Amino acid sequence: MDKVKALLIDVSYEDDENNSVLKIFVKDKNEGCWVYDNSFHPYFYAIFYDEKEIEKIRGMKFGEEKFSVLEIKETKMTAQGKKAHKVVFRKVSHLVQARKDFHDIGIKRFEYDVPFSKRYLFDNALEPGNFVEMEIEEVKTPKGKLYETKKGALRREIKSINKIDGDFFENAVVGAFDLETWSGKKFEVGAEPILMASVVSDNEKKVYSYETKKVKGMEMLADEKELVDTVTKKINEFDFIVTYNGDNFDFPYMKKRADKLKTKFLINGEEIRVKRHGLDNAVELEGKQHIDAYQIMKLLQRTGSVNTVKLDLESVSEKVFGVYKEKVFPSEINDAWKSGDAKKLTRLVDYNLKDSEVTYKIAKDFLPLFIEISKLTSQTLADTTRATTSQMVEDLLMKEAHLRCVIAPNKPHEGDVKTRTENPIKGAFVKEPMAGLHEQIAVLDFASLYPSIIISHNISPETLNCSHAECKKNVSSDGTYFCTKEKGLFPEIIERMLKQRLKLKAEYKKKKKEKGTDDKILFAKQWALKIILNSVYGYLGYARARWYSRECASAVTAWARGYIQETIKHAEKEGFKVLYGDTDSTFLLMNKKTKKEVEEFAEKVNKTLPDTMELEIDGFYKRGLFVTKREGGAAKKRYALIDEKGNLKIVGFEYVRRDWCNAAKETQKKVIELVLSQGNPEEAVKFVRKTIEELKSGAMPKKELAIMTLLQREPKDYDSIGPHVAAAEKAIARGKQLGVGSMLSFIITKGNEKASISDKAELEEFVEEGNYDANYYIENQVLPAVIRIMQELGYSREDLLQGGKQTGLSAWG
DNA sequence: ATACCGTAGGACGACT
DNA sequence: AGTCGTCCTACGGTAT
Repeated sequence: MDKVKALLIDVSYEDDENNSVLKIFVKDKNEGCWVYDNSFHPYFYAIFYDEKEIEKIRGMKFGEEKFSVLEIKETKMTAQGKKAHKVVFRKVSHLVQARKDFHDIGIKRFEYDVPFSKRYLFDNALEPGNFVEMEIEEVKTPKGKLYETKKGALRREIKSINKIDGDFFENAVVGAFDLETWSGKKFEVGAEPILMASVVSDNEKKVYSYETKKVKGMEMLADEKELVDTVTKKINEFDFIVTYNGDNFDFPYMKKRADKLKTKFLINGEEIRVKRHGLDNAVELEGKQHIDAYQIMKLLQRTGSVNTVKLDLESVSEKVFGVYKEKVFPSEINDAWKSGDAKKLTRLVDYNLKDSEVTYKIAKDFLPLFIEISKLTSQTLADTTRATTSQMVEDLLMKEAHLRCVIAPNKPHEGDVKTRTENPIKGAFVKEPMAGLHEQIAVLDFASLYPSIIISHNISPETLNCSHAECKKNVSSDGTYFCTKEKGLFPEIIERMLKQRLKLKAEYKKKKKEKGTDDKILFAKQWALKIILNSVYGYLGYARARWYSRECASAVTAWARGYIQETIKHAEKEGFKVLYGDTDSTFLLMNKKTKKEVEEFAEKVNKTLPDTMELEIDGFYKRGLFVTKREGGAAKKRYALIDEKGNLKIVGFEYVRRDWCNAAKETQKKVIELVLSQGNPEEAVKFVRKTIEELKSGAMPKKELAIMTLLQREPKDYDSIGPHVAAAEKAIARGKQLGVGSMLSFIITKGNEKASISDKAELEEFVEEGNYDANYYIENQVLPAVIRIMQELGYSREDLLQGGKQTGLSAWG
């Protein structure tokens, strides 16, 4: 028997005649292989009345195959406080049939929908991305079915398995590929040939093509078939195959072309699997991890880690890596390849290569983060990169619950999901600000407010309204109370993660300070914890969550509202004026008070708070601006601050919104800057006038006028046809492919006086330079963006306009 | 996840 | 019949 240590990469199973056999793909230094675990079988949990019922089930035959359960075992696991039995099956398909039958007989079942391979990872607390230590035996399979290994026709079987902690990312080979294809009239996956492909990995960078002219950096192949075969061979050398939108494009495309060209597109000897994943696809590979970097970017955008308007590789390259990347459009690709023009082809080769390079770089930079999430949740990297944050929390909870012998609650029925969704939970408190310009502002906020409340008040579904009389003191303003004697699942996990994160952050900082090194792994570890910690509260209120708890989620926000309101009261008692507050932050007007006094105030508050909660000082600002709403009262969630160094912080205003044109946004920013840093409204007025003049002259470039809006549904599904929908409809009529999720960039063009804004909206690409409605951009973009700011300083609309007496506005443009 | 802001469209009645 | 202002709804996007 061999002892083996190797990197855990994938987990799957295969069916033989009698059994579903679990297998994992591991890799030691050079070689990867499948190893099988015969001891692990599919199962779910059930609660039985008595032994008689169990005997009855043991004797029962299920399904068309007339199979019986493999065994029913007692466990230490509990569900709803009751001891559960494990009901074990030979095959996954048996489990699927039997879980229906169990339900029909009225037996309570649990965790019956946990996929077999996921089950294996949870039960053994294995962590993909970490090493595993195994005892392995090489055997000939009884049926004579042989499994090729390096040593011969033997199958490797696991006798024991454990994870080993460490950072082993270096042991995996990462490589990216990208295809350029011929664009036909109508797009259909695989309909047209692949013209070019690039492959970028740790070891090499290649661009392949055929038939066209050979240019520098291009490797010439005989034909498309050889291209497909070459790429197939190359990417089979990788452990992590990275694409950009390979779930929906590159992989399905390769498969289709391989079929057409009568060749094979196999990864590890197996066909790729295209699985439905919500609304789009996920491509799964055997024994390798397909990392779709586009999914990574989507997740980073959701968690607010990156903020780009579009998620195409050009925007990502520029916004995330600070490197300009040229876009080559489909028609140019066709042209370059067909013409064989050396200049055009060189540009295409470069484009194709950069696509793979950026894709590869996304993986290199962000995979450490996902590997850490993978370890925390015991999921494969491929699944982690496609998971929502709620799924991550749920996976973490299932893993941790299992270690505590707790069975997960079942997923809610659709009916419950509906009632949950229809009854939203009261959220945070936002204090109405004082409009106007303010000096010397201190901003305080609670560190990790929701997680710290969950820990402090021991908020968890099992600790809710416990039977102890003394716990009734730990009561929320909702009237719900939580046990103070036994720590709940949620607080326990969160507390551990919060402490761990602080430790990691300190370690990271120390290393940076002392050695000057930027330890990416340490950073990724704390980042992974941050993402999950920030998602726990959302999970409690997520309608599809197994551990959904309206009471818990509601208690968290109730306490949060209480704490911020108490802080505001406290500050006022100490002689501060409270300018504003939102959820966990409080803005104080210092008014002659010193920074030290603010610090002392924070200290005082902290003495009144539970140990795990902390009010921190976010910063001091020289000036701040809040504005009046159109309908009166001061606007919440919109303000601008400037610190002592002159750094501007603009929140909520048009400047930070994508659905306003650049001309308006930049003018607004300039106005804010002039007002806040120099207290110079006259200069601001001049600047506004300058922009207006430029608009009137007709010389404003169209890229300054484009308005970005996401098409959130199919055009026909809109009740109200706004400008972006109108622009989309016109573009579709011209043959442009648009649908849900398309980012639209449109311009309000010149038109007759009666036309509505929608009538004049056209996608940017169909608009000539200079064709814009100056009146619209002045009246509906620039002026609204600056007017409410200037109003706070006593300026009117007329003051902003040259001369102040404008007659026929429609004369413009 | 909830809280919040602001635009454009569209219905409606008053007025010309 | 056309125009104008008011009120409401639909919609997108942001803060935390």
